Amino acid sequence: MAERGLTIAEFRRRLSVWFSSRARDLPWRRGVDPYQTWISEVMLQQTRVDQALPYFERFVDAFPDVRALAEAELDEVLLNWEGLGYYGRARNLHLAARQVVRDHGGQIPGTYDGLKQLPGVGDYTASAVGSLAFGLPEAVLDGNVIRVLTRYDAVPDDVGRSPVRRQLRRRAQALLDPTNPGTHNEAMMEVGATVCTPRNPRCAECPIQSGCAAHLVGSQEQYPVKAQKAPVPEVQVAVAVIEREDGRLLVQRRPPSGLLGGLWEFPGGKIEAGESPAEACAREVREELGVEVHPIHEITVIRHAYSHFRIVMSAWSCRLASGVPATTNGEPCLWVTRDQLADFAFPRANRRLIELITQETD
DNA sequence: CATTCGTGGCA
DNA sequence: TTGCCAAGAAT
Repeated sequence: MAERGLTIAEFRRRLSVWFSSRARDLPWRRGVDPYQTWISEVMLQQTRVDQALPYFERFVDAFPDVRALAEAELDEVLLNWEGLGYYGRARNLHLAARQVVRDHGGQIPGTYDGLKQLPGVGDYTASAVGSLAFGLPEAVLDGNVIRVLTRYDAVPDDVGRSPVRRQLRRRAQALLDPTNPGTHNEAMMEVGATVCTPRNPRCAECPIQSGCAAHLVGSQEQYPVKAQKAPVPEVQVAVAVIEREDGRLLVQRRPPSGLLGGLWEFPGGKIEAGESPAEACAREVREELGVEVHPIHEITVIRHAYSHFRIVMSAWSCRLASGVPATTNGEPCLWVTRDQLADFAFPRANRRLIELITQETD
C-alpha cells in the first residue's frame, strides 16, 4: 500500500516523540516486571485505566508475585477483584499463576506462544505482555488501535468481521517500530485512549493527524464502523435476605463458572410470569436451599445493568419458617454476621443491598 | 462466526 | 433515563 501523508518512518517517529512527553505516569510503567505487566493487561481488558488503577495497586500489594498469587485462595483473589467485573479474568489469573509455578518454575513465559497458552491470555494480551515485558516484535490490536487505524486509513468495513481484523492486524504490524515494539504499542494505545477518542477526538493534538485520511475530510467520528448491537432484555429478580435469631444472614456461593462465577450472593432468582416478587423469593429459596421462608417486607428495589441484560432486583427481608438450609447444587452456603459480609466477594448489585442493610437498623 | 461475560462514566 | 462503550477471551 502506498503511504499517504506520512511515511512509515515519519509515523513511528512522530508517535515516539509525542509519547515521550505525553505518556501518562501509570504504576505498571514504573518498572519492567513481567508479572505486573501481565496483571495490568488483564485488568485493562474491556476496562478503562481510571477504573483499573486502584485495583492494580491493591492487587499487586496483596499478591506481589506469581507465587503469592498461585498460593492464594480463589476467594481471596475474587475479593480483591470485586467490583472490577468480568470475574472470569480473576479466575483465569489464578489458574494461570498456578500453571506458571507448576510448568515454568514461576517465570512468566517470554514467548508469544507460551503466553497464549495461559488461560485468559488471547492475541491481544500475548502481544502486549510479549512486547512490553520481553521486547517481542508483536503489534497489539485492541479497541484503541482499531479506532486509530480505521480513522487513519478511513476503513469503511465492519471491524467485527474477521477478514477486517486480520487486515488491521497486518497494518498494525507493518507500522510497528521493530527497534522498540513495546513503547510503540503503548504509544498507539495512548493516542487512542487520550487523543483519538470515540467521541470528540482531539485531532489538533494528534501526532499523526497529517497522515489521517478521515481527518482530511472531517469524518473521523464515523470510524470505526460497527454493526449495531441487539437491545438488552430486562429481567425481574427477587432475592431473600434471611436473618436468623442471632442476627446472622444466609449467603451462598455461585457456581465456579458462568455469570459472576465464584462470587457470593443472597439466594434468589428470576421472577416467573404471573408470580409476585415475594412468591418468587420463597420459591427460589425452596429450590436452592430446600427450606421454607416467609418474606416479611420489601427492603428495596435495585436496578442493575450487566453486559447483555439488565435486572430489576426486589430484595425481601425473610424469616426462616422451618428446616436447615443446604444448597442443592453442591456449592457452600453460610450464616454470616453483618461484619463478615466484607470478607466475601459479592456482585455489585448485592453489595449495594448490603450497604443498605448494614447501615440501617433494618 | 455469534454469544457470553461487569462495571462505571458520559452525552 | 437510556444507550454507548472501554488496553478481549472463551466457548
